[in-house]
Amino acid sequence: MLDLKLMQKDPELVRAALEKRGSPIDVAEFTAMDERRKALIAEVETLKAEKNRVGPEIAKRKKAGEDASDLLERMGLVAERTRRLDAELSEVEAAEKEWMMTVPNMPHASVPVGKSEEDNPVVRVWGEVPKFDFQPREHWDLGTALGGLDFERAAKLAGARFAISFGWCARLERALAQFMLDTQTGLHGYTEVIPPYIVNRRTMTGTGQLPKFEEDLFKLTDERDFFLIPTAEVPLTNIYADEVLDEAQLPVKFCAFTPCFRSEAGSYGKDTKGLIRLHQFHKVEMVNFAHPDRSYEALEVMTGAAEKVLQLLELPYRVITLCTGDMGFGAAKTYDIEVWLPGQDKYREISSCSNCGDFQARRANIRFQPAGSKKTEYVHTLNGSGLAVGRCLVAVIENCQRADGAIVIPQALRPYMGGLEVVEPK
RNA sequence: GGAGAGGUGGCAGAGCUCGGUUUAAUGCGCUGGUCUUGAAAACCAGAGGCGGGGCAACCCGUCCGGGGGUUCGAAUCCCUCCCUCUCCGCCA
Repeated sequence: MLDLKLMQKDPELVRAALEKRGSPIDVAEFTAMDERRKALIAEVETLKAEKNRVGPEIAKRKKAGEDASDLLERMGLVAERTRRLDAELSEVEAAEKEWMMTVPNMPHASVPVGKSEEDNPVVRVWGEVPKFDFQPREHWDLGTALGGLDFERAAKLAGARFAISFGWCARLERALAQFMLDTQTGLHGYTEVIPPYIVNRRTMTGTGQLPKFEEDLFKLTDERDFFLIPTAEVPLTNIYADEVLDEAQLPVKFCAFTPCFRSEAGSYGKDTKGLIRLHQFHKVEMVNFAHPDRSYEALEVMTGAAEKVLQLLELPYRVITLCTGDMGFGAAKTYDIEVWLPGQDKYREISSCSNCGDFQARRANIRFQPAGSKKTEYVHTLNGSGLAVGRCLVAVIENCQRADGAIVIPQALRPYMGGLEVVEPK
């Protein structure tokens, strides 16, 4: 959520910032609501102040056995009017809050202005794109041929956009997950967390999935307001909801390996084959709670932590900055890491690292107390994939394939694979 | 799933029976001060969040788990939801 004060003080600045990301807002609509709210508050509070003054007088008279019917009659009218105005005030407040909650974050000044993914500049490229003396195959083809992947039976069990892994492939996915967790906890100082995979509405609202994107989520309709997490960013970021951290605690760095569930409504026809876009996938997620002065620095470091995994696996990739028009709802700045996929002959997203500034912290009410200060401030929250496990599995299969259809396990993963070096065709 | 108890300010904990000098007692902790070589102790004073108004010192409203209701007036009465604890049952 944006700062209400800023919205009141300089709505034009907010409007201009959001225009850059293609999210127009109606300033007049907001101003009308805000002014109506203030007018109602002024009137309601005048009435309540009178109530508070007269109340003790009624009590005093009753105690003394005196008649108070004149005051009672008058206060009856005041109460009636207060009820009506209070009801209207609640409506206006709810509408204004809802309005604020559906406004996306403002892009940071350093974010390049652009309309779509076409306009995302490449920041750096790492590794050599491998040259094959044969036609490289796609992962669903290779994986299925080696008996590791089965999409048909997955469709029987659950439907489209699901997969089953068997044997070496299941183990490889587990190895990747463990390798990523070990890297983030061992090399980069992250604390490993196992959070709930099901969360409530409040939590989904804190990170920005709700109220605007409910159709992207899986909801447990028979239960209370329960949702399956679309990313561990949601439970990890909300861990400190409604809490005040000590300045000395910052930065707090959590990572978690979790399943992620996405309805993929609206992505019909996109990536219908393979592991790229599933309803259920695994991801290692990193979340930082950072001091506002150091959050953009932290974003660079976090992106580097995600890159490190690909470097150790020797998978070529590039980093791009999302332009203003391509950023997610809560982000102020985002780097995407795209890994090279020979089967598809292109780079595909494998990680997204964002600084959300105080946008989520304000929604979830996550603050810190600067040393020696009585006041609290909102922390800055960052999140990034470190990495998407399923897509990394795709990258390993496609980049490490041999002409005979075998897959050569990357050196770094072999200890996690019981020493296995090559997955041989039968 | 069954039965019972409870959610009050940073923490502990009264108030709820009988709604109105409670602007939520008291203790601890916290901040400033006095005293002291320093610290402790003692004593004095102060202190919250959110919102509205004012140039300002300030003033007002609101907050006793969330929401709703009764009433001139609710921490207190009623309804509802959530959470915690104890006992029983079941269970990886």
